[in-house]
Amino acid sequence: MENYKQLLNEAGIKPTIQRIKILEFLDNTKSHPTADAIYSALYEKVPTLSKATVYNTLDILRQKKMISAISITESELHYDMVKERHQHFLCTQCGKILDVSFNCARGEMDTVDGHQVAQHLCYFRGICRNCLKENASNKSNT
Amino acid sequence: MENYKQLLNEAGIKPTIQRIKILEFLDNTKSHPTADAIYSALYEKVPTLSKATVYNTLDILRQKKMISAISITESELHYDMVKERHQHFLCTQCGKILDVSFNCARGEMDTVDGHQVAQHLCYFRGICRNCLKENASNKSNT
DNA sequence: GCCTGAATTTATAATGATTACAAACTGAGA
DNA sequence: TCTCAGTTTGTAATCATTATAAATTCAGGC
Repeated sequence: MENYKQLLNEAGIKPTIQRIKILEFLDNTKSHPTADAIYSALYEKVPTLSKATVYNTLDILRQKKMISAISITESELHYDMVKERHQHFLCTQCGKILDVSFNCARGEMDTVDGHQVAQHLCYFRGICRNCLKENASNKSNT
Repeated sequence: MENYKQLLNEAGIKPTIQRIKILEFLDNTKSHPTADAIYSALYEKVPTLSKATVYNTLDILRQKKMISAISITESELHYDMVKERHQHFLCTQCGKILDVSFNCARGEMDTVDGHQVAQHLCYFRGICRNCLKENASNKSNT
């Protein structure tokens, strides 16, 4: 927890317990949770937590580029701790969002068609390898 | 209009006047309108149009892969006629969504990390060339 | 230790995009 | 003309997110 306190301090964000817990949670989960999922998960540990605080904190962390938002599902935002560069894959069967190691060949570009690029996102959709495996074994069983 | 009627027929969609108009509108606009923008634009021409019909039609057209949805703004979906392969750029200054000619080097891939890819989207954000130009000329004026 | 004020959190209300639903409408074929 | 399935419409409901204002916290000065 000290780690996250320090991280927040370094970013110039006052390290309240709510913010520390949210950052910690995001760092320790791979599921790319929504604001609501974060709220539900932390509510036990911080029973006074309010959803507004979750949204506020997520906004602040985003501004400081400590986390990023993923709009791959088209219905709500999912959040991800910013670490190594990677992209996201939405399995249209199980609904999971997975990290994929993929670097666009021109990912480091700073302009496209004369427009100045500040951010470049890649989203993939399809069937994840777990579902592929399950589908295959289910098929062979019938 | 005959064109669009035919297009819908070929896709197995009953070509009602509402569907024809929505498809026609999407084909003739470059602004990547939202459902609401489509509704507002067509309401004059088809005064009985309902927003529910717009959403229904957009869903059907998407299922048939005639149009695609863009979630780049994170707050609402924008729609685009499916034509040549291209990607989208959101100008964070003027808010416009622009087409960019960009092909990911591995854009034609069919798997990433073992996951079966059905769809691959790239989104860019930054300052568009028009805003860059305006910014430059404003700066030189002061 | 107490006071003060700014930042933060909280609960709640409001917003706005989208979806659900059921009634009204349409149009092809009997 | 009748019927029925598909379509459209208006409205209500849902749900993620944002706005707001009151309550809380807490650092710094007395």
